[in-house]
Amino acid sequence: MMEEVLKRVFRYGAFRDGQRQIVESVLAGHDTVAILPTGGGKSICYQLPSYLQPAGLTVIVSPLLSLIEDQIMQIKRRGERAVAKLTSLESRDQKEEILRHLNQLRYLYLSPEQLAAPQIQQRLAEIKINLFVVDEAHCISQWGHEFRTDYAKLGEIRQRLSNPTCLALTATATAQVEQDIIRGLALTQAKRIRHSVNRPEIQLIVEQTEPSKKDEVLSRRLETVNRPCVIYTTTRKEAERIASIVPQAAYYHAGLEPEDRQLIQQQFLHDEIDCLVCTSAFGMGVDKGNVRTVIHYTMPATIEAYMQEIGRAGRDGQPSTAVLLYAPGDQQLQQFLVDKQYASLLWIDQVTQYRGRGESFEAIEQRLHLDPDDPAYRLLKGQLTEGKTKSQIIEWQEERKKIRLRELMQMINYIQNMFCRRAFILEHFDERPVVQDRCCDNCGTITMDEPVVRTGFAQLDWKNRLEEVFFSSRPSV
DNA sequence: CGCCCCTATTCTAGAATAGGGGCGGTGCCCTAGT
Repeated sequence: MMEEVLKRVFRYGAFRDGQRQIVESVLAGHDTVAILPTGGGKSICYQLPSYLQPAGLTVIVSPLLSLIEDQIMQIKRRGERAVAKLTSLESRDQKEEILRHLNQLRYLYLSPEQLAAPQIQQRLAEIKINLFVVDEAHCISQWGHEFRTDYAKLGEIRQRLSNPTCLALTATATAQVEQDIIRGLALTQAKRIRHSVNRPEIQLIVEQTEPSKKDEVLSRRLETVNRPCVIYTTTRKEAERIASIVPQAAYYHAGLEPEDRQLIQQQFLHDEIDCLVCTSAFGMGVDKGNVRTVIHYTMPATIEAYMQEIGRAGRDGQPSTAVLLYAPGDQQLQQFLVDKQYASLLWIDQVTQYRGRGESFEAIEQRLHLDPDDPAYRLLKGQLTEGKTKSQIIEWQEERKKIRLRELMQMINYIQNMFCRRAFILEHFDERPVVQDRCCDNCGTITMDEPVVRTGFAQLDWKNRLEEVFFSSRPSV
């Protein structure tokens, strides 16, 4: 039965690891949290059950508009037309049209922000929802607390929609993140289906250096690793700078125009660019099999994020390499970025004071010259709106900072750990260590990539290369 | 907090250094003023 649908609708001959188990769990009506490696065919898991159930809607909460577009395109391409989305890109009329015909739809995609709107909840409450899906569910843990707080409301909303069966999907989750997901979605008896987060095809390397030697170390690395290659940096400026000194590289970050972002991502996807220098903005939903190398010029804030980012290598299963460059002090910027997310004690003090006198937020913003778009201020505003007191907010912030600094410390521990790096990561995800070839630099089982033949620019030594860059400003995109 | 860039001050009167200030990630969302 399931196989028949898989073949007829999706044109696949067989299930991949874990897919069948997830579909069965969902069909049996179990709330399910599934950890499936990237490229493991997650969309089948929530798209297939619909064909084996009586009429009803599958609601999919997705973090990025581009991801929603991609998914809908794929669904339409296989001939299914009963699919729609609710995002800021739809006009009022279009939305009304979709909401009027919900019962004729098979799939509805939306952002957590749209789902937070009461009008949309009301309309969804009137129809039968077969399955409530949260794609990239680690966002609940990663973004739900501070950055996109509508992610934290999903549980309450789901319950208001008559508690439909829920499926949360992600590629990586520590016990802590899984707990955040289960709590965030208000799941009581969640069935947990875990595939190992290990990616045996990726060998793990950390290279420690001095801050002033980083460019040199990067350049030497680039001569021995294969492409396509992704280089992660923390700041936009650094992404642009490195793209300007690495031959054949382009940069990608959230400061680019949406059209440029899409263009560059497409070019990278189609092998027209073979080195992409980017911030954490790049990666989610990127389906490219042949990425051979992921280099971190600076470290990410958590091991979780690190796994997500290096996981973009080797999705075709071929040998790949992850290199993390570290110089003492690198963690300072990450530490700053954590702090920056929360309101200062001064702000909290002033804003609560004026609120206590009955002033509107608008008036307070003017008075204190606060930017209403500042994420830290918006977080504070949201918490005050929820009725939290000053001391509750301060206490919560301190707790959150502590958790996040602990995560950052674990990232440092990974870097300074003298034993097997893979074992360290697997332990972090509550998994047993494995023994394998091409493991990590500490195991001493690293293999060099085939030397890549380079011409011209790339063969110059580092000083010459800097001069070259200095005297010929070449656009990097 | 540490960096990078700009300006001001210095004695080497034009290049070197010290000090001040701004900057630093991730994405939804129809804001409000042309």
